[in-house]
Amino acid sequence: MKYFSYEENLISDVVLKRNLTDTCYGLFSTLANPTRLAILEKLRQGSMNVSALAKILEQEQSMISHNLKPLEKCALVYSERNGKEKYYKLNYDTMERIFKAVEDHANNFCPFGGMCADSK
Amino acid sequence: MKYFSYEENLISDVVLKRNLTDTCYGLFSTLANPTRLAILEKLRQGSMNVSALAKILEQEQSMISHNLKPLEKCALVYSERNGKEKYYKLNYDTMERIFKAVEDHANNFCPFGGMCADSK
DNA sequence: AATAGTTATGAAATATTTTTCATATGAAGA
DNA sequence: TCTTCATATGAAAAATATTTCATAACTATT
Repeated sequence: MKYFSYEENLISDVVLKRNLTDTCYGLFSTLANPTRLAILEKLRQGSMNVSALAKILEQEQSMISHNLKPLEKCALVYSERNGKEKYYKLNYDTMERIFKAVEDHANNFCPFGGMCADSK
Repeated sequence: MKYFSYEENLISDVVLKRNLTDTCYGLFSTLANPTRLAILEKLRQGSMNVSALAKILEQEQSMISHNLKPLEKCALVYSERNGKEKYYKLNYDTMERIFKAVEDHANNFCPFGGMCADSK
């Protein structure tokens, strides 16, 4: 993506308006991972610390940490430290909206068994 | 994912209720690609055939075809043949809703320049 | 400050996805 | 049916992403 400088006297609307494709790509590539989705789905039930997530999802702690990072960077989860532990909580505003949209889409368009998984 | 048979007399709700993580994974991995997002963004303006998309997005025709496939399988686009040409059109119901959710999220949470792109 | 518990990080090994190119398939007109 | 234009497909090569393991960093307690 190219940004223009002031000197060019050409403030394109790239600068003013966020580019949809780029914005979406960041979010969706973060969401396109089973571990991260499982984390998000788990956090719907309430906030949880890293090792609890690791245990419940039966994954290595480092795997959970690695995957929490992009989720937090995209602000799909927030974190809060409590002593040694760090609790992660879901960004409900965004995620419930997205989950609902996907759920509705699946109900309308994706037959059971033949869902758009393994689609590429 | 495991499905139970009738014989087991154990119709788990896996059978009745769609699994959120799996459903999302199919959709999001389809969406997590710059070419496919560009196609979707283009199709917001109206339906278009493959070679027109290829030209406008400056990509090989085979690349466009390859990428349209998962989009159609996920029902994010529909297709309609017109003679030799095949027109693809956006599933507005789903995509506008998702785009809006992402856009709002980005406006609320993602500072310009420091978006969640390259987040992993 | 030494220890124990919790989380984060780096980097190599694996695995998955994307891209490209050659070619096949399909549709329509001469 | 032969040719041309449009789209689809397969498979190898290239690019990216995930997983794993070792270990570092941080926090609280003794």
